[in-house]
Amino acid sequence: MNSKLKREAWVQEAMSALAEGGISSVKVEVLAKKLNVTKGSFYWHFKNRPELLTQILEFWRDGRIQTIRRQVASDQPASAVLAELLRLYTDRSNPRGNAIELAVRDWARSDSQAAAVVALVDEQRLASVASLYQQLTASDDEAQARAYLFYSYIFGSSLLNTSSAELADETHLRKLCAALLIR
Amino acid sequence: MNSKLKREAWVQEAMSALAEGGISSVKVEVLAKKLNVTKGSFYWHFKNRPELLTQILEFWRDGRIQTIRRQVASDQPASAVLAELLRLYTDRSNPRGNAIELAVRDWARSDSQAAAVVALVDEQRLASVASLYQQLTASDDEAQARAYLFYSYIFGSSLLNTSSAELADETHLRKLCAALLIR
DNA sequence: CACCATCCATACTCTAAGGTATGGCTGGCA
DNA sequence: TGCCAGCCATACCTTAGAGTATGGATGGTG
Repeated sequence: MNSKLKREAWVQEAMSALAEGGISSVKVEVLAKKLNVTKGSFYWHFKNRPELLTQILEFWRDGRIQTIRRQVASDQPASAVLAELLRLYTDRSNPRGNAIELAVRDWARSDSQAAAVVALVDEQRLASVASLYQQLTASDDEAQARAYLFYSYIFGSSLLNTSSAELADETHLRKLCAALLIR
Repeated sequence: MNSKLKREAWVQEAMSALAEGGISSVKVEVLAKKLNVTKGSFYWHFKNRPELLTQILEFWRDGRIQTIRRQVASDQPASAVLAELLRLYTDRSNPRGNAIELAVRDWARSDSQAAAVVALVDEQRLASVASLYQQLTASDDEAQARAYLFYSYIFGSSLLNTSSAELADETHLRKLCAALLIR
């Protein structure tokens, strides 16, 4: 049995806990119970809890950056890629990824290590989206601004999704927003 | 000495803790130290910690609703009110209020009581902003959508502010975004 | 077969924090 | 003046969770 796999299992379980209750609910004893092992296992694979947290950040960062690369590599026209991005992030199809995103950002508000990772990912995503908008607009300035607006909308929108009911026809609303953003 | 005032002091200190470290860092022993008293005081004013948390939510809700009423009551033209709203929320002039807003929203992700309050406030804010946009657009649908975009941008933008450096000319960027949003 | 590295369980310590029980101080009022 | 209500301190109990020390199982290799 590969040792890397077990470590990975701890990280995976930690990601789930992070998604559900934020970083403060990533507790080694709780994770151990879910994995049907004891703390003894954890402290063999990890030095301590901070090491797990660092691992979480690295895992998340790498995943985000890979996703960005994949999207940039698309040969579709810019407007189609942007539309796909919107669908990917604002649809409710990926609640787990969404929750993790928000949890990490909240974590970053009180942890410099997390803040650094978030800043890095944000930079890359903004740059990536801006380069797409440059194919749709004349000035670089406007491309930057629209990228910023686009990116802000994505996370603002997921922040509003906390509420259950919301407005009547939400998908319709999102379509209109997409039309406003991609022009 | 009025008893209400002391209770209020606990709530105020709790709001500060909330702003700095989220709801999980609102701890009665920690608050007690900051107020230079002991837990004995707390458990005289409050039944338990949940009662304080409820108080926090009510305090926040009332403050937000009052702010909305004040803004709606303005006799300025819609575009001016919207611009003022943007300035109010996306400027870095109010980091505490900003932090509290994000902390409450994060709290709402794992607490139904908080979620209900956030949903209520969101409804009111969205409706308020939508009514402003109705003075700028033809269709009600578009007003709704632009309100949603506007409101999402505000919180998405504050979510991006976690990073320290960010892009070079941020105020310039925000002005461009404002121009895109208010048309 | 014997042995060692890998992996985990058990049993403990320590601290932070919520909550309770009770006693003490102090100011205003009969 | 005496007394009571309001307000808080002190001392305690309890639990969750991080971290440590150590022993036991198991499987692959010389």
